[in-house]
Amino acid sequence: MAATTAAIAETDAPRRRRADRSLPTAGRIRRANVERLLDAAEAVFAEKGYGGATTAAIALRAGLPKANLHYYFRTKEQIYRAVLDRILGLWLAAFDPATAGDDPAAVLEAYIRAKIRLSREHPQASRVFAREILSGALHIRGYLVGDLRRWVERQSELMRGWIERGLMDPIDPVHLLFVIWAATQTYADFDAQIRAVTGKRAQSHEDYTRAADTVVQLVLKGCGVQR
Amino acid sequence: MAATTAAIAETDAPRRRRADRSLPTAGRIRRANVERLLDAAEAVFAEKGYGGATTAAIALRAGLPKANLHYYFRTKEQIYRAVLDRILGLWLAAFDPATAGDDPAAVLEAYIRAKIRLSREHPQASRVFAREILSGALHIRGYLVGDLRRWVERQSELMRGWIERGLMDPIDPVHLLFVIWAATQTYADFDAQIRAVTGKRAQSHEDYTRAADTVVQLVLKGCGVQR
DNA sequence: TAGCGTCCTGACCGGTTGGTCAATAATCGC
DNA sequence: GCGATTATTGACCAACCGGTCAGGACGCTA
Repeated sequence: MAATTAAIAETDAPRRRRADRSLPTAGRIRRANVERLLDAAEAVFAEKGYGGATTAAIALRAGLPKANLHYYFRTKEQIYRAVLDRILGLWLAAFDPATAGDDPAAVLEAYIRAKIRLSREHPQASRVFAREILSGALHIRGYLVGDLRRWVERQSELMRGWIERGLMDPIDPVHLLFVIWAATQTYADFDAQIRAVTGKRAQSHEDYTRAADTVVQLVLKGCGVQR
Repeated sequence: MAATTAAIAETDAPRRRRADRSLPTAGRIRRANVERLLDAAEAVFAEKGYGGATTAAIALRAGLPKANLHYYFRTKEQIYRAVLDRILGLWLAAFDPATAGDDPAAVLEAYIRAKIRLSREHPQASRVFAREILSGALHIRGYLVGDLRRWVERQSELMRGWIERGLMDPIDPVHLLFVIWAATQTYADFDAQIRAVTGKRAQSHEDYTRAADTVVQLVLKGCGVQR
């Protein structure tokens, strides 16, 4: 779950009377409020960015007084890290399924569709992640140079194997992954542009399906894997 | 140039003594300082976002006192709009060249390479643009539903013609454009992620060339146009 | 129902922010 | 070189922001 730093709100009691006292059962009220706050924070960070977000706005959106937010998360930075942690958990879960198997088309298609589903189901998470990278990815550098980099290397190895066996055109696997990430996340991150250009008020379920179809078609044929 | 609203700094004297007095020649000092401020603002907005940017930081980066910034741009909002205007001018200029012609491969390849060159030469502009869309694109909605939308419709018409004449696979032209935009801009916007994953300190000229090659290869073969 | 830990929150605070202003200096047209 | 415009800037201000705190409310367990 917690990829870089622990989500402090869940391990740190309000203000521990004694040095270390493990929370007994981490009360249900706490759990519920923390979740409401994280949801609200994700939405506000997605829309306004870290600098533009205010703890007051987050608390308001969560339906709690600002002081209550600061009871669970001591600082704005802390709730931001907790939001990022939750997002990385989501991302990692989506990465795992695609591993070995000698069917490039199936693996690539499944991965692309999973990523687009993520864009549709968690657009705000995607936007917070995008903003974090735009800001230099300081908070998630550990994840990027650790888990993610290893995942990319493994996946690249796999693809190079496919290429050697003639199952796939010679194409730079790393750049292929960058393109797939970009093409799938754009449906969450650049939603406003897509809506403006297409004249739709919102992307429908069919729009996402058509997007996935297009990306799958483009990538599979583009790197010459048989369906 | 000014796509949505006029860059006010260039038409609005310090505090006009009388209602409207057109600036005589818009002095060279003004022009130079405005440009320095826009450069600095673009960098700060790209790195920190609108909410995270401060007029003090922009002025500092431009090497001017904050009060001097507010002499040329009355509000933070105003300098932000001016930065966006400059970016849209850049974007529009890059859009134009690709028009008619019956060689899909040449048109697509030229467009992709032009977009990637833009990512390399103006990464900060790209990031400001990305952040604006993430924030809902409120300031550039006019551009998106106007110029850009018309451009997309024209380009889609062209592609549909190619498809009918069998020069290109049947593929949704609008989604194809979204994918091209995403795949090319990712090299500017997600630079931090790319550097972290590849372990490089900076993307080199060759990296960009390889990126362009990969995207071109993927798109051309992916939608079945002959090179 | 007593007692204790958890939860809640209005009021408050120092620092920062966007923006103003009046006084001064530089530049320009003539 | 002289008046008028344009440019410069330190000092200042009200609003807002993140964060604190004291003290009371609530919810468990025995």
